Amino acid sequence: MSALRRPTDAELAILRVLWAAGPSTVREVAVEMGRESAYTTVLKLLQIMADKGLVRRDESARTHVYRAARSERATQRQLVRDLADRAFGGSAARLAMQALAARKASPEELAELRGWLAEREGKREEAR
Amino acid sequence: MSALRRPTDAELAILRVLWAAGPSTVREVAVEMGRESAYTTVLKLLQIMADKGLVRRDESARTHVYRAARSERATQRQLVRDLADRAFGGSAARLAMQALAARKASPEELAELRGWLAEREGKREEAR
DNA sequence: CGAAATCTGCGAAGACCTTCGCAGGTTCGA
DNA sequence: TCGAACCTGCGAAGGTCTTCGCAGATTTCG
Repeated sequence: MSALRRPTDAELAILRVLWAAGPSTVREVAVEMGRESAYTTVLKLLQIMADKGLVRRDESARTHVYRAARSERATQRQLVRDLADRAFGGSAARLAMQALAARKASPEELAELRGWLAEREGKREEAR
Repeated sequence: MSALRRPTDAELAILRVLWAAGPSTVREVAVEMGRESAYTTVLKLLQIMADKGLVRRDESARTHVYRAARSERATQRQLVRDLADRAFGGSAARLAMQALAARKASPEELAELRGWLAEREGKREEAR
């Protein structure tokens, strides 16, 4: 039973693997992460993450299978909200603008963003 | 001389004060942060931050004066880039969209964002 | 069968992070 | 003047994070 904290760097790296590959064994995750960290390191992390509730463990088979407890989407939101609070006075919009300024976005992404804003605009019109 | 790391939570809290108030003494920062942390805690943090290069220290007077070494803007960019890499596959645009989805933006902010995108569009036209 | 491979849990080391008390020196004010 | 107030540096405690070796149990395979 632990408070809601944001995942640490190492935890996030593991979550990324789980989101991409789906439920996985320790070995699968370890292999996917390359030879950067030893098998037991990944195991330990996953055990800790299970305690924290970041991942669920299926122990029905001898070789346990882990899966992310929260979706990538939800975790991203949490992280974004957290960063907005810590460094942008709580303003997600300012965070968004800094994000776009900080790194070039592809034309596709910009188009998607415009579409998103346009839709948003539409909803505001509707709401009148 | 230490590598470029992102500021920790406590460090960021102090940087926020320095950005808002400008160069300040330890006491000024401590007061501004309320009674949450003891004077010596703030002092220690500032000393560590000076070592790390996060703040500059003016020791000409007996009571030292600290100021942020990097602008709020630059730090925000760094943090955003870091988060994009760790949780958004490096895509700042996806981070931006999650940010807007994660927390309601004020109409003003949305307008500003649209303006920003429009300007961006203009530049792309120009570049042809 | 029996050695090799594989798995989990345990414990510990080392690197931060954050907190703060205390000591020793300087400045201020009654 | 001289005690109170204030300043900095020191060091240490307690927490988290990340790493990994080792032990013991189970499975695999030649």
